[in-house]
Amino acid sequence: MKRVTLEEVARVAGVSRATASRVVNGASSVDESLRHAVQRAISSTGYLPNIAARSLVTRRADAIGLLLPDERRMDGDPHLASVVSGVTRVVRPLGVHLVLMMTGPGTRERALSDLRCGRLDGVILVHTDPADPVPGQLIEAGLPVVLAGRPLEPMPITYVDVDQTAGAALAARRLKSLQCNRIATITGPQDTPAGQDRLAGFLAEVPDAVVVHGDFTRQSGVAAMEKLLRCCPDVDGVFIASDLMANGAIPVLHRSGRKVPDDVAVVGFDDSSAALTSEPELTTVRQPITDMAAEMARQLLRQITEPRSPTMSVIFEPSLVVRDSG
Amino acid sequence: MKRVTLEEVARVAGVSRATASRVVNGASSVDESLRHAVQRAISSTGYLPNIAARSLVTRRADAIGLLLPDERRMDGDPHLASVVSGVTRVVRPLGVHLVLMMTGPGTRERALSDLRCGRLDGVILVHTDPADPVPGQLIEAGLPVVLAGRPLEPMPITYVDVDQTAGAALAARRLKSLQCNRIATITGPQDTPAGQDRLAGFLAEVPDAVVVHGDFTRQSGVAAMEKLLRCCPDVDGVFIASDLMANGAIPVLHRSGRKVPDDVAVVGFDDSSAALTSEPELTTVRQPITDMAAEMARQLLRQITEPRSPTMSVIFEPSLVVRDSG
DNA sequence: GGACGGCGAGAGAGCGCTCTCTGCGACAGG
DNA sequence: CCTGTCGCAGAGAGCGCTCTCTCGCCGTCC
Repeated sequence: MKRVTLEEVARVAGVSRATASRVVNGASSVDESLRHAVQRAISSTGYLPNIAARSLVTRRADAIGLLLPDERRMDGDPHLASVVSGVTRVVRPLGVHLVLMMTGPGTRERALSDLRCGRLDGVILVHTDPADPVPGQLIEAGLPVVLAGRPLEPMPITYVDVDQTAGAALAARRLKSLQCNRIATITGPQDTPAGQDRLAGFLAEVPDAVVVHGDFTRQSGVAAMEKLLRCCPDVDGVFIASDLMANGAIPVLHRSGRKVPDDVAVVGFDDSSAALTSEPELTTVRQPITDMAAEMARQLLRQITEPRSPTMSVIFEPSLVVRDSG
Repeated sequence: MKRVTLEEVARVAGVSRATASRVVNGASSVDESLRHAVQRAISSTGYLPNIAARSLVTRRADAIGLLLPDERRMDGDPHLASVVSGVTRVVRPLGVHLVLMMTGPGTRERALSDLRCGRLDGVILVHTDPADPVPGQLIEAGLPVVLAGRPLEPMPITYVDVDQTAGAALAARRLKSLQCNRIATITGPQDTPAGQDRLAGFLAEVPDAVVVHGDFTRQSGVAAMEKLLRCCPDVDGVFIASDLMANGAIPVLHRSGRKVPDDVAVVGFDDSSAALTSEPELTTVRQPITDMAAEMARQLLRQITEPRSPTMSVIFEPSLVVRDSG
């Protein structure tokens, strides 16, 4: 069970270590016969390159980090699997590892030092707290970083997002086309870009909409809907800024004796799994999470391989998924 | 923006590289004054050890892999965040990285070679396909590995699981205490240990229960409940072997005009987020996923640090979470 | 007083790899 | 025929760290 080194491969193939290395790394200028000899030696010895040794000289870790909020904030977040899946799709064929880090005491600092000491080549930041100084430090240090979602304050950083405003407009037009007269919205938290944009996009289409605030959680969906029914009992169409909130809100409608969508049409946002567990299934605005995650990975890898490439952001178009709720 | 090396720290502190290394790694036998000098040098230079170099000589990657089934099978799986969170809790304080790998073509082989070439110190396998040869290869090679859940075939491998049988019994006794007379169960897939054990544990308590098969998915919960109502319309208590299936099954009950729990009591299994998105909220058997994940991490780390330690498995006790459905 | 033991610091040999630089042979051009 | 050029393989110098081995120093015991 001893390790096979390049040295040994070279010896078996009867070439120098340098030539063996050239073959392993697919360098062009190696004679065909030697190349074959080396390849045979590799498979006969079962050689696997030692990543640490390679990494020591190339100064690449071939690993990127995915920084997530902690479990509480991820709770019931149906995105995680999709995000991981999208990133994986891009990253795996290149042999790059995906390192997961959940926010906890000191995580972001740890990520920073992992980056600085060459253990990570770059990071993707998800659900970043606007007050968090780490993204700023990262770009200042010129380290590769991509944000999931537009930052609250404009900053010279690459991010990938869906056009939240356009998505909300999609929802608004759906409710209008359903001939709803008394239209309301339950918003997300107004200290986040997504929360702000979804409200703004909706109000642009339905300026006289009734607005009740939520914070994207199921819990807040329940509370907001109760409040809405109290202050506006004749509501017949509502845009709820996250599926999770809609999931909490719909039973409130049912308990009040209203039928969805006959009495009140409901449109959500996210097309998360919560949209399918609602009764009736939710009409919602879809964000292509997996594709967005893949794009984040691509952007990050680009930054890593071309350190001086321009920072640019990518905005995906949302689409409306029509189901039974509105 | 040049890197600081140990060499430089040593120079600044006026000691040898060896001594600086001893301080960094907390070795005991260093004079207090020198130790302080080195620590000052470290913070004044902003030194961070290069992991690749260390890893090259220690032959430890300080990284473990988490092998997951692909997105399709994870779909709506509410566990992922909890698992990651539990593993993270154990692993982070030790500076060990968590590398996520979603099953795709060649993933498991890639994981195997990552292990062999020293890029990963060990792996946690989740939702392993019973036919998968990789776990066998891993233990054969003596590589550190822990399974989430009992393997289908007994094998000398460390795993962490909840007592599925006891959990099903808990559900059974709950339904009996509710005075249900006509009791049924919707099972998980019978080619998985969890599916088998939950059925067996339930039947041990309610031998005459009506049995309808599902496969843990929401979809199958819908179908199974429809079938159940057809063949056994007077059912008044049902144990559904996953919350996700229950989530699909409850609306079927509602549509048939039955009230939950008044006409039919429902008990699920998992205490996943699906239990909260059901209407009414689900009474369910709880598995302490986060704690189990933490234990998996601990077991894996033990195997890594003590290669010849005995293989042992850990079984957690389930508990019943009583909510509104039964 | 000399030999010995123990403790703590330094020297230096790698770990396995990449990559530059050198050298050698073949070929073309003057 | 000699020099210049080019292509390709080998030699060897690190990359930054750990860890063994050696050595010097001091205290102790005979």
